[in-house]
Amino acid sequence: MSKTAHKKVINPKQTSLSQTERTALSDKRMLEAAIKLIIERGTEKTTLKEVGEIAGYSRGLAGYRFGSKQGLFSFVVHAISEEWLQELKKVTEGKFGIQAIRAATDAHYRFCLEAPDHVRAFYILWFESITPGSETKEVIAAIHQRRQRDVIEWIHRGIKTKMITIHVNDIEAVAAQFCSALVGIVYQWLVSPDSMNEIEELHKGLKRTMETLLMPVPIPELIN
Amino acid sequence: MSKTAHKKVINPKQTSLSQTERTALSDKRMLEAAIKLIIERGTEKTTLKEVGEIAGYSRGLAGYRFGSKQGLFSFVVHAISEEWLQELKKVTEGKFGIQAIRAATDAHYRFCLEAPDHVRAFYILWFESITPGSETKEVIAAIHQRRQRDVIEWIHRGIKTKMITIHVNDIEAVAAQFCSALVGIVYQWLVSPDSMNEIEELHKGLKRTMETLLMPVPIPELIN
DNA sequence: ATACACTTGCTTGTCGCAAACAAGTATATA
DNA sequence: TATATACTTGTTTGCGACAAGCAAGTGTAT
Repeated sequence: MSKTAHKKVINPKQTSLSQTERTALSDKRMLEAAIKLIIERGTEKTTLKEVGEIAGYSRGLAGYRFGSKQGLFSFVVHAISEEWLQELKKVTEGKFGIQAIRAATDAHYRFCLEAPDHVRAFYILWFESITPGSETKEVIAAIHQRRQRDVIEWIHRGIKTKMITIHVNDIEAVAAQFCSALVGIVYQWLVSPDSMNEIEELHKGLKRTMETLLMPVPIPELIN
Repeated sequence: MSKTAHKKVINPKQTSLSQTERTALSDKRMLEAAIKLIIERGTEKTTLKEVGEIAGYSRGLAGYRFGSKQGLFSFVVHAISEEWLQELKKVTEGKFGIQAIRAATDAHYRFCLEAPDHVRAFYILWFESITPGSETKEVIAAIHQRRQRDVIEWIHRGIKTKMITIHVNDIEAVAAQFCSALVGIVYQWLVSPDSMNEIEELHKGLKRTMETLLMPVPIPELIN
């Protein structure tokens, strides 16, 4: 039955796959292995050897594929941020002003609920990227800046439609505060993972704060 | 002049010191060496060997004294947080309500200006402490909680004197937001160290936000 | 005051282990 | 079949951890 003339048909790894499919598969497996190890033991005690072996390959593959441990982590950050950006794009489609900010905050909270492993691994790497000379630093700085740019854009468009009533000078500061606050919230979560309640509250609180900051006077006619 | 009958007078290390003085000295030297290395290269590339040698001792002393690399980092965190707590105590002495929060925020900004190396090293370790199984985690979680407790206390006392006008239910959330925001600000600073301006703005913005949150109806007399 | 036993600070030697890289094997593609 | 590409295996180097040893400080009895 299974013993055919074909060389090997036992295991997906040995099934005849194109080379690109093979790398895609091993990338995916190693990504999951890396996430698992990062959230279980942290980056320090995550070894390239184990990433390869848990993924079902040899001790050397992770090092070969990603060049270095830092290279692996850059790959992980990149992969997870892609997931998030797609989600973010979906939920803020066509929105702006406070509604976009609310939607983004909600999506962020939901992402923490639904893919906690990925989010946790992502932010562990995020926080560690501040270390001097980190290779993931650039990747993460870019993500961070992009976030702020999006928020600024949302606020700008909110002002144009008079939905938002703050002075133009404060926009950057408010956007920076928003992004800082999100980082701060995830920090809280990573420190005390069990209290999902508190995280929900912090997200809600952030939404309220943003509304307070962006619409100090709830009557749109007054400014600009 | 210097050649006396005393045994050794050449070098502080060789000067006759009590044993406690000797450890205090080597602790201090290794602390500075560690801070230097942490902010220059990050914790990953900081080696116990170099900490010992840069401090003027053998390759093994840091490992012996602190037990492990994590032990060294715990020591560093503890030492710097002591500095900070003393400063904080000084500037908030006798203050409460928004004035205490303002004073704490200002002191935090000033600390970043005046001892940037220490603050940077501290927060690098702070952010890395979220890693699973970190030994510094407990130390840092304690500091974090203490911060929040202080803020809650300030707000409570502010409410008693009617300086602050929010609902009692929101106190914890507001305190958590304040602490999160501080962490977020330092994160920003570590990512882009050069723009001290932005950091100043973020601190100012935080003060304003706290005032907005705590005194929805501003009382002009109390702001100074 | 001095000599001795004991404690503590510090150094050196060694082991295990992981990252990095080079060289080799197996599998796909042309 | 020849070549490119995915993957494995062998080797080097360097660090953390620990054990053993040395030297300098400290307490106590004479």
